[in-house]
Amino acid sequence: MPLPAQGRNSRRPALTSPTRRQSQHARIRAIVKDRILSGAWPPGFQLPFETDLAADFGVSRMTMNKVLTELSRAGLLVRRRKLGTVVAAPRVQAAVMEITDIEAEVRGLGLPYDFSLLTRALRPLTPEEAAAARPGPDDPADALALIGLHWAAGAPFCLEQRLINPAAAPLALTQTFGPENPGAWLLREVPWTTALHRIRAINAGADLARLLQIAPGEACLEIRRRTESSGRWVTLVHQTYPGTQHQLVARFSPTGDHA
Amino acid sequence: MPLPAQGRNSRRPALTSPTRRQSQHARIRAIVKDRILSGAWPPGFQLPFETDLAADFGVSRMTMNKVLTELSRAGLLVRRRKLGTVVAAPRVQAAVMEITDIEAEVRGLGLPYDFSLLTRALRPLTPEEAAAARPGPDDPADALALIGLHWAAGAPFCLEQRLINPAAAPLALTQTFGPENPGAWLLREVPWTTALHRIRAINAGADLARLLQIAPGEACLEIRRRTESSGRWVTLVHQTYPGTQHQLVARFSPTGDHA
DNA sequence: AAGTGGTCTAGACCACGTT
DNA sequence: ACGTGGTCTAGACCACTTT
Repeated sequence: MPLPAQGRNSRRPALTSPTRRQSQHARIRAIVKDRILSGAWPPGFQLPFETDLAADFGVSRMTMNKVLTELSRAGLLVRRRKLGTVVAAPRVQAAVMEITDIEAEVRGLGLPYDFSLLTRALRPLTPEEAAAARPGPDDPADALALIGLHWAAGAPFCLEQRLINPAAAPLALTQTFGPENPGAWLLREVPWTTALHRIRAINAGADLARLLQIAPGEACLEIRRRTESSGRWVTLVHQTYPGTQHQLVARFSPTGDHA
Repeated sequence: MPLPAQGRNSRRPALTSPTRRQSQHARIRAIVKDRILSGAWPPGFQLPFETDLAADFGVSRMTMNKVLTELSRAGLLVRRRKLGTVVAAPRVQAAVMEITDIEAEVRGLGLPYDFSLLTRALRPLTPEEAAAARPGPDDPADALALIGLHWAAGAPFCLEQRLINPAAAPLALTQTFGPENPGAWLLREVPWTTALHRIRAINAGADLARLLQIAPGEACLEIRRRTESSGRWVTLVHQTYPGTQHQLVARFSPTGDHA
């Protein structure tokens, strides 16, 4: 006997406070999203079945399906029939600007890759660095400062100066950053980050030219990136690519181009 | 009397050919999307109401709503209660890299803007240009070639070398490109484009240094962009920004960050 | 006041992929 | 074969916005 429609709120009493402004799927989506972004549900985590989740949240399966479908479209979840729903592995920088995984970039060129760490220190942020990192009140004053070189086929490929927030990645303090470069390690350790890039052309100074084995004054591409996760700054990177060799490639479409 | 569910295909007989692989909303979404991207439904066009569209396509309102909601999320449509659904004005380069509208960029800095056209010609593509443009078989051999300068507060801001496909924008041949720069004009004329960017650092040569009023050898940021719409190449641009002054800003998040 | 999109549901069938 | 997500519907109430 199909009840003749008693309205969407039949089982949910009106909330006392007027906080109730968002829809069910918006509320549930925010909850699930937060569990993923916060790491409570790490990549690979298997979610309860759609039916169970719907029951847990007290909504119909259609509503729950809407949430999961949207998060799947957004790339946070991977859904496969019979297998169920799992948290996705973070895409490398939305596949739109592949400057995060330099090792993959170099190997994609068919070249052998290496990374060497030049310096490593735990030190306070300079005022300039603090202005760029914008640390929160409970972030420590000291940061792990690394300088390293990415190599491609024995030639310097990219100079990297990096600061890491120990509060965001405590294990970084005991990490050697040997064969695995800091960027790749961080991507595993703190997935689901947001990044702000600033890209400039600069003339190589004496020090930079020596490190990159190029002539002083040669044009270099400099990328500064601030990365945060759940509002907390994770890392601050300066990457400098020598000369005219390197180019960034980015594709954009107005649609988001899912199909 | 609510019929006890007769299945989704009750009114649609199975197609004879096994072409039927996609869902209803996927099929309808593709149709609507194509009407927008092809220009049949230009920006500002008012769509029929959700109910009518559902009837037209022979689906329930929920299914039609799903399509329209998705396209609205993707930024192709704008929906407002009571007003209806209209085709959105194309966002400036997905708001992710604001290098399309240089005028807006300059004015955003609080500076007066000007554009001056240096040369203009209708000529065949060079082999290099053709390789970059990848013209189709029915594209004309000749392209409109423009060179111009963007000015900010009386100083050169960006050198622009542009090729325009007359087949994609016929009105370009009679356009003066006076106060309005070619990029802004094209965005109006051919909305909904896809662009591939390549970004490099180069040392300014003698000619470039003279035009941009900088010292020879100074590092410049060069952006090459190929734009296409519905598979056809629309324009090919080289933009060169002088020195260390200019920086590109781009924000990325793995989620798409709709909220 | 009226009209349009926004949301929600219960139930049903379908299809894919593992078993 | 079975289980899970994928899709679809008819009907209903809600809420925003313009008239």
